[in-house]
Amino acid sequence: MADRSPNNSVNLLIGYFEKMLPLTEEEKELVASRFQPRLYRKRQFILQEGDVCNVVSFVVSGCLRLYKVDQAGATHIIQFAMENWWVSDMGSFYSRKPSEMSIDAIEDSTVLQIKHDDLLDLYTKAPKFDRLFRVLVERSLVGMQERLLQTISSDATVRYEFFLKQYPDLANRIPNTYIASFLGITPEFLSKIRNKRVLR
Amino acid sequence: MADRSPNNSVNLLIGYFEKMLPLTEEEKELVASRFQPRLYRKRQFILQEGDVCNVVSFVVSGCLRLYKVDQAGATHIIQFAMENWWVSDMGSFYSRKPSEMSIDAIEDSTVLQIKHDDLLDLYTKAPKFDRLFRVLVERSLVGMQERLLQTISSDATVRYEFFLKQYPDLANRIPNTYIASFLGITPEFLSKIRNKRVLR
DNA sequence: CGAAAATTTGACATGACTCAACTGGAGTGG
DNA sequence: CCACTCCAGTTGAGTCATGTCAAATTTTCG
Repeated sequence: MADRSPNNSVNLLIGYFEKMLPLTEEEKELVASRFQPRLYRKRQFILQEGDVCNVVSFVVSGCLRLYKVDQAGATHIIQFAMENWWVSDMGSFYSRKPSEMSIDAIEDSTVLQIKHDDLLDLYTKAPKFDRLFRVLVERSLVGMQERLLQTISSDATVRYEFFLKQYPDLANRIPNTYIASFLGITPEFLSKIRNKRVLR
Repeated sequence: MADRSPNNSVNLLIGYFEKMLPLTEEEKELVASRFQPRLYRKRQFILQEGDVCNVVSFVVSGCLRLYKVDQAGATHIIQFAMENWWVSDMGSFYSRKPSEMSIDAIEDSTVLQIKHDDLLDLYTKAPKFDRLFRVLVERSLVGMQERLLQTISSDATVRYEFFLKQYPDLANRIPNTYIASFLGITPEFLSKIRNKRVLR
């Protein structure tokens, strides 16, 4: 099993990159020098609403969520970020404007973070990362399109089944409230869907 | 006004790129040699379900839609692509697998297209395009996140108002059926929303 | 002008939300 | 180990949002 301790986590990230494109020694050193490991305890914030999002986080272990709290106080989860996922508020990160979203840890989590200026610097020093991140963002976009399609075309029952298929383990790790908030339904309604489900 | 005739449309694209990053003469020539102008008449297909998506299209004039037809025969519009927008089924384009989506022209449209292999070649010959497309895809992803958030957090009336604000002109150019299919509601229900709206 | 498509309208059915009450663990402190 | 609290989850009644279907009306376009 991969060593997910903070000390060796950068090697994990380097291995992750190299599954896409091999890196030179210099590029590996750049990654090692720019990405900082950090531990977040359950319920700690990586980003709070109103702050400018200044880092991009790569999840080594644990799970984060990116979400927005609306005027009525309801939270809407835009993304779960588990092992080997990336998370940030990209809008705030690049515009340098205060974020309307928050990111916090659902479980104790280890992440590797890169600051805004360091990432721009990384892009300039090693254009290979332009390509790596282009590909990563393209994949995210494809996933996001699929989720949007689901959301506008299927009812909540179908969306829930799809969620279980797509994140089989996550369903046991997080409260159902979060799943409801990810699917865009109330916890009560999700409970009713689950209830009907076991009858079959 | 910009010259949107097919013959000069490549200059439009080059200008578009240069608003983000200046290009060298060689890079301009690469763009001019790889992108082909093409006219689509209203209702013509750029991509049909079951085909592999082999091109990325930049819309010079007109409007395209990217959509999926579900098992029940209902169409769900994932994206409208107007002047200066990009469209393709990125999933199919990179995986080389048959697409489950379609792209067609809502109006007579002029586009600039680049083929799969030419785009990969462009990335390799001029890494600046890795960066350009990284930034473009990042912007798309931010927009997509916002739309997803809207969809899971707001009711159809709010979503429609938001649509009108975001695409003020489009609402007069396309049938309401398309707008409904973009918002994830039935045309009948959209009609009722519009009806209530004029009363105020 | 005439046919086909888009839009509207109404009656009814279903999906999904609200609110409040209840249930059942998982800590926590004595 | 027990009593307590707290929070997630469940359940039910009533309500609102949205879908379905069919018919009428308007618009578009050949």
